[in-house]
Amino acid sequence: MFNTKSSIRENNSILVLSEIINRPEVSRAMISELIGLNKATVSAIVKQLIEDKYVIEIGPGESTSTGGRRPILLTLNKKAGISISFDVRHDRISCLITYLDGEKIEHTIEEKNMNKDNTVESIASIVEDTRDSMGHCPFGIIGITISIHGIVDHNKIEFTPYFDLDQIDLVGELETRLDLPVHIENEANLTALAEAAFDNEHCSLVSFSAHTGVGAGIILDGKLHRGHKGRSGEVGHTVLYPNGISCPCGNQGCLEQYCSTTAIVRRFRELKHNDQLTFQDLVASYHLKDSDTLNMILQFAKDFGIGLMNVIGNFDPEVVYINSEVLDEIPELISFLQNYLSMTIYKNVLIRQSRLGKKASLYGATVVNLQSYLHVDNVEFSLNMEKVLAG
Amino acid sequence: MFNTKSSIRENNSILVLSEIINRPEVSRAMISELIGLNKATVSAIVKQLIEDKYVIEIGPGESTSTGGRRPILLTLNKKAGISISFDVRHDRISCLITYLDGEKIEHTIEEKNMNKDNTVESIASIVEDTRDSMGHCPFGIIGITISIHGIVDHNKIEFTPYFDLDQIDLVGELETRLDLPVHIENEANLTALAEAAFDNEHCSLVSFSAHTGVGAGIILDGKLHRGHKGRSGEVGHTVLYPNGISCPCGNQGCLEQYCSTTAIVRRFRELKHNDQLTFQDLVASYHLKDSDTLNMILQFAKDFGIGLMNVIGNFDPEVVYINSEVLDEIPELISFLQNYLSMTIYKNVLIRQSRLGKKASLYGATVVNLQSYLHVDNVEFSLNMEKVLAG
DNA sequence: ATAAGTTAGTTGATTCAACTAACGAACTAT
DNA sequence: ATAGTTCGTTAGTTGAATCAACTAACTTAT
Repeated sequence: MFNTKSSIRENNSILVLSEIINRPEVSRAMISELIGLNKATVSAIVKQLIEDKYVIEIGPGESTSTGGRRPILLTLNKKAGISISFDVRHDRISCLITYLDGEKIEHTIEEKNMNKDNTVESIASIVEDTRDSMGHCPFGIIGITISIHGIVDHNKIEFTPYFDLDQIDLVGELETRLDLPVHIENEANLTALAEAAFDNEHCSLVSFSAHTGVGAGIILDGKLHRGHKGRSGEVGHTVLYPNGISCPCGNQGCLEQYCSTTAIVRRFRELKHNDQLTFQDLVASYHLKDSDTLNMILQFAKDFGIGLMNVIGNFDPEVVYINSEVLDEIPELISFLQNYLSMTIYKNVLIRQSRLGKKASLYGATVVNLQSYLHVDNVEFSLNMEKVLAG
Repeated sequence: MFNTKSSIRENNSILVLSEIINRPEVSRAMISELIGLNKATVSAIVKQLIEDKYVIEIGPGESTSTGGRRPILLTLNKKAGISISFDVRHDRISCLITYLDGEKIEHTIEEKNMNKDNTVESIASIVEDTRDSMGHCPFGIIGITISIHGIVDHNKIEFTPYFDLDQIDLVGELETRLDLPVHIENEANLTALAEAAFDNEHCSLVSFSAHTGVGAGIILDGKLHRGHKGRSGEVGHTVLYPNGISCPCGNQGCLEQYCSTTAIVRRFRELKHNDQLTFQDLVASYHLKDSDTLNMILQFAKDFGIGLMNVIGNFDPEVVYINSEVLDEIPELISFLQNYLSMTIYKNVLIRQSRLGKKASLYGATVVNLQSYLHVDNVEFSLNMEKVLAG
């Protein structure tokens, strides 16, 4: 709904800022070329962005071979504010503090049982400590985003398995105490946002996460698709085997019972008749080329492939990023899946392994903070990939 | 990407026109209230729309109980142009000619074998006859849209089962011959557009069609979601039963082998050991309360429910419209499905039977013609429901 | 019947943002 | 030195939305 004059400026400002964020250094002239706005208009917008501390000039660039005045290079004033991300699970809380380009300031993981009584205090004290210890910067803390393993709808927790976090008004309590914008989002959705922020080539992608549960995050036209009730991509409880294994959700044969790390460990235990075996034991058994284990992994791969194909059949994305410990530990699986998909009608869909691993949702949360602060809802801008992957 | 001054006017013109299309009669003052534009701006835009023949004044309306000048009611100049829609199947071609509000001018169905050699001629001659016989109107024929049973990507047929239409450049040949805008689109997608055009309450919906094949059309935020290669919603070849019935697509256990009308007829034939039985025989057997038939239908319903749930699990729409002869003939099935879904985590999703039946894709094609002519890609405006349902 | 109040739509002045064209600054190649 | 090129700014123009004040046309109370 762009209908006023000022909204046009706002919109164009975001376009200009996106270009500055996306490229490490860029000139006014280049921006004008890239987005088709007049040089004079770009100059005016950049002037405002510099005044508002979003952008800084970093000196002259190289002139072209044909001569001419050297450009003045611009870059995001990444230290103008900081973003804080949390990932809260039943058994741990991790926190990532970054500058505006995603460069890591601090990353902490604390193993402890999280519940409705200690979560607000844990998060708020970290934020307050950060606020106290950080030097002055123009925007301060731009926002807090919390990754939740569960169903989130309109910034409200609908359901968390494994713990009771769904019983409190997490956002409300934190916003009251901290007086900062607080967002919560489903972990798979955040992982998808992170993948999208690191992939400038594709604007429609699926991020398929399989850990204790299975979920997909969906990015369509550069935007996160949450669904009507925040449940889009909750594919863990779509049915893979009608009349199959019973699932705590009440149904039978849910995908989660076949493709999660939990599921493959359970099968491994059944196979070896030993309830104490862990995922590490499974990996060890695989490396010893135990034939029963290999067969089990093959069956897992087939089920995983069907699960993947079914998601692709629904969304028809350009690329699918898979985030799973099982694939990380058993590298052949990715090419098995690529082969499987190449035999279907979805041979053109790219299947890739996530490069972000367990920190994906934290970086996704950073993206949410940025999007919210800049009032954009698409991932046209990216985090600084080198900085993030280095950290 | 709205960044010029004229685009703001263009955008606001579409907003105003959408309001005029959506409501049978509306005044300038009401439009100003509805979309928040200044009265003066609305007046200027409406003046242009009237000049360009999109809109006509239809006289004064009632003044309110508190008095005041009576409004001048506006309405879409529906007879300013006509839309032509085709539905081409291997054994029939149907054509729908309408005014701009969807009001039927003519609807014809011809049973004949369609193929790559006669399709262009069949379509072109109908269009040429229409052009010759119609009186003068400002826009003339605004466009041709053809519903295709198969995969369509970027206005190109990728694959048609049952016949060889995928071997010609249908759009190119018709555009050359007719010198009119020609569009093609997958049947399930068009059905979804039609459902969306008739449903002003929900902006995210899935239309689930099960006939010879199974497919879904997806509307997200009022826009058709086609996917990267036009295959979004091609759920007929997602897997319902791993290692299940072999499918011509090369895979096993595809949804289409369980939920299509073809599939239930095949099962009925197997059940009765009679290859000649038809869908009508099945319906008759159901009305006779044949217990084997009832059990078979129950199994069909369960499979259908799982298929439906899996699509919902991916997209999380507000409402699902089902278009299937089986449901039309066996009315209890819809409540069975509603019950089934109400026991899952998707209890809030509305499950509805399509009110459009076999003409759905033709009306969807009309929507495409309108969207294309008006340069919009959302279904913020609707067809005139009473007129369409009456026809 | 008249006056007061209300709503619809138009007009003219103003504001805002993008555009154009021209220019100075700063460079390269000859 | 000079011509050509590119970057960024400046001054003036244009298009579109806004606001305030207006006319038009109606209802209701007196």
